[in-house]
Amino acid sequence: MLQVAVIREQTNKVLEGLRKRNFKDAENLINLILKKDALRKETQKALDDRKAKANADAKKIGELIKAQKNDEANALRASIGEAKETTKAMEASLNESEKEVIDLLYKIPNIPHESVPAGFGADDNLKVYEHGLLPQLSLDALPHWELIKKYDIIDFDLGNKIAGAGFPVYKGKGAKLQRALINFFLDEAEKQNYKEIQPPIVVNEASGYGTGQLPDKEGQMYFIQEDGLYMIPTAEVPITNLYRDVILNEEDLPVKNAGYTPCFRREAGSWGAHVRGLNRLHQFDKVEIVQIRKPDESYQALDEMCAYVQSLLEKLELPYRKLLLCGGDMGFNSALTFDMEVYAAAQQRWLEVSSVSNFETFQANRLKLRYKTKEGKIHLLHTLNGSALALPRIVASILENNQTSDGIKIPKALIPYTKFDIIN
RNA sequence: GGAGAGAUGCCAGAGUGGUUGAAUGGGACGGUCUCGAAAACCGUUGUGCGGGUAACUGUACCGAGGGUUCGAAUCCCUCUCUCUCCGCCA
Repeated sequence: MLQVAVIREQTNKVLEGLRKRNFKDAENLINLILKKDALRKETQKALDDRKAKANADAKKIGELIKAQKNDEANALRASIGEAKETTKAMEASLNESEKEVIDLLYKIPNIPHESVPAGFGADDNLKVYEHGLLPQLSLDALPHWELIKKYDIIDFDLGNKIAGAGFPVYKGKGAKLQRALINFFLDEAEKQNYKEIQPPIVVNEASGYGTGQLPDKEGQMYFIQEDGLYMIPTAEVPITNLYRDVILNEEDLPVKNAGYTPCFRREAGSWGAHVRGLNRLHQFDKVEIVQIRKPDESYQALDEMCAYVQSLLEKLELPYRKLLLCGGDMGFNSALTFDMEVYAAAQQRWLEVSSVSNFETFQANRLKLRYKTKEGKIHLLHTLNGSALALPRIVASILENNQTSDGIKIPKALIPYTKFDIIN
């Protein structure tokens, strides 16, 4: 959520940013917010004045009663009666104004960083880096959804039987590979001074609002009606919400957390072509890294996080490319996002395995996540997060890229974790 | 699931209707003292939204939301959470 003050003081910059996102009707919405907020201020000023008088009167009545001047006290008391109704009405209208402003603010996406290219969709994203040679497979190479059957390591039919489509069952070496990847990613994160966090995989409504899943994106999350809990779509949600309503001391920064969780996504409406096998699931595993930074350090942190994610892909010997997302393809909350895509050689497709973003103050403003400087000043912080990494598509490319006539070779870096070097 | 108790500032903990944003203690920070430290003593120790260049100032906030009252941390209602005991149980 943007700050009203930013919209008020940098209106043109905000409008320009929204244009880059191809955000429709920005001007009207922004003007409406400014108008509603001006009304809010005006109402508050009038209400505060009124309350100041009421407080003074109440004090006076107390003093009069103490001084045994009951007649005067009663006279004053009688004069107040009608004013209360008006005050109550003003309070209601203030509440309404505040709510209207917030509801409008929820509709405005984050302002893109100046380096974000204009564009409408995935085709306009900018490839900023590519690493590794694309494997040349033999003609009889199989896509991963065939390989998992051939070696009996992941079973979609069984998942379908006990849960539904998009909930695979990992078996034998398939299960061990999952566990190996999770441990590998967590160990690597620890080497980079990320603190390991194991959060709940359900969150309450306030947390959904904190990181921006709510309102509007509730359709993407599984919801447990009985208890009002949402199953997390990513560890970003619980780990970032740890810092909701928190004022950190400057010396506590930076915060670097990493956590493994399963992630749950309803993916309503996005089912169709190109989602075979592991390409898109309702439940998948992911290690997420989250950083909380002072504003002047956040872009340096974003670079560090990208470099770290890239180092993981290099250790896994997967060819990848790094994309700078264009305004039209960026997430609602993000100011700047890099996607990492690995190449799945049998499908001959690039698969997104990581998305690394700087949200600047957009989440922090909702979360009320701030820090106090040594001088005692309070400022919003910047939040960042990235996948490091999401498992299924990594598994898909390992399976496809490393298939040989003898079986599937495990990347060297993973063997200490899998304790086998081939799936056959 | 049943019964009871509770929720106050960074922490502990007073406060049952009237200048209480909140006693007291601890912690932290600053100062005096000291070669330095400890001890002792003195001081500081909110957040949001307004107004003001600023000093400062108005208002709200004692789990959340309502209500009673001229006036609520204090009384009433609803909700949430925590603790204790019992039951169940990985």
